[in-house]
Amino acid sequence: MWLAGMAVNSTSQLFKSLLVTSELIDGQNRGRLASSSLYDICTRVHDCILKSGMDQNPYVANKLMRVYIRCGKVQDARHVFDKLVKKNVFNWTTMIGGYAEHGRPADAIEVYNQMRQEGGRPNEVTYLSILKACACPVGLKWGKEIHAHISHGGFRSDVPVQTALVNMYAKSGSIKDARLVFDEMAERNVITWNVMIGGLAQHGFGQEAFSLFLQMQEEGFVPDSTTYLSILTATACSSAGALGWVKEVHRHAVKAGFDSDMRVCNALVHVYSKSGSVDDARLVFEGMLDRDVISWSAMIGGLAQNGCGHEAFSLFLKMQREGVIPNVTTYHGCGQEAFSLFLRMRREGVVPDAITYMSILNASASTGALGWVKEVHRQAVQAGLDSDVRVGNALVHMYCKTGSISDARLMFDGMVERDVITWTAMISGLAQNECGQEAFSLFLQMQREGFIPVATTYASILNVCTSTGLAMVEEI
DNA sequence: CTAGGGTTAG
Repeated sequence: MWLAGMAVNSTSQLFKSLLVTSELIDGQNRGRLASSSLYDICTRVHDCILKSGMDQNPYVANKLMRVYIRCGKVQDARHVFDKLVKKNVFNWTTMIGGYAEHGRPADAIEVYNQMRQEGGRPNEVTYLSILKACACPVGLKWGKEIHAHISHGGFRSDVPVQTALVNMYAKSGSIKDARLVFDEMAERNVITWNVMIGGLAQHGFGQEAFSLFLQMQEEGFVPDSTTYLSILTATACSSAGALGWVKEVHRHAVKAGFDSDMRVCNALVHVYSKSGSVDDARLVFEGMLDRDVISWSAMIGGLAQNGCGHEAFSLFLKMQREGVIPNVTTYHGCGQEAFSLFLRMRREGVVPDAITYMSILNASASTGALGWVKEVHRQAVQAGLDSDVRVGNALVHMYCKTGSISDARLMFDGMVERDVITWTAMISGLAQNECGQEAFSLFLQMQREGFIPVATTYASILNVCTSTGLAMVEEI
């Protein structure tokens, strides 16, 4: 702020402003200023740089580019970059890194290729940046080319570059190539192990990730919190038989003192729920000293998915009493909680137990589940999360499940964004509530609007057809 | 002087 009003007209002041600005963004002050005011400062400093002609100084230009990138203004950085007549390796690398940070592999590759055409020599940092940009499915074809450049360019024994290669292959879906590079490495560090373990975990190879977790320790490496966060992912732990090694990883984490690490505990809560042990999840959750919205959401979602609807809802209320504000994920978890609860009610029939159950959820036994749904809905609106398509879907589904088809339709009609799940939820809700005609016209409408029905959509609409005659079946 | 590999909920 003070910078914005400051007279910046001498070269030394210019440098000072630029450095202060970049420190503001890079250093510990980050976040204390709104990015809009940082951007404002940056453009003012930029103006002065242009007036003094310092924009052709590669060092100054690089600082300026960094600040723009940190403000999220990659296009402005690109403008500075393009105007720069003589670019050094820092400028090229910064530009590539900027695109990498903002998930723009095609632009990063364009700059990288331009660099090579103009005779620029990428160094290890350039490779780290371009590999980061290519660490996504669309980046694989480019990533392979860069792999060849790296092998020819003499970076075969550079641990960070090779680690970045492993990461690139893992993130772009080619886990086999990732493992190949990993196995070929003569030297590795903790990050290398974390990348490989995380890659296997993300691809659902939990058992393999776990054996690497043991192997790294045999080789003298000490797992850090990232190791635990990498291995304890839902995809790695939801397969049958995962619970055994998850508990083993948990024991290691406790022994190493990571049981006081909130993020590790969050991952444990989630993963225990996913591997079917809600009791272990609850134990971890209860033992936590600090909890954030992720902790609460993980626990609520875990309870919900394991048929502990009542507990999930009371935890949802408790979370808010403790001042933690639910986000989209929390509501999503609640939606699932409601589903499983109501599905369970249906399975069990209307037994007094279920009504008693609902009366705990809601003060009024007569409104039962619907009141509960409305309460969640009200809070979602209050939080401004009802416009989220996932929350909307959950609410449509919940209203249908509680038999309030009019509320479901109201929700459905009011949604600004719908996906195939929205349509299917509404159609099956109508179908199950004997509104076959309405379900069918919605089925036609969804296709007019360009949505392609999925198997569940057909299942719902075919159910309608069996009860209302065959005329519709022919149309389908 | 400047660029920098890995990170939990859905």
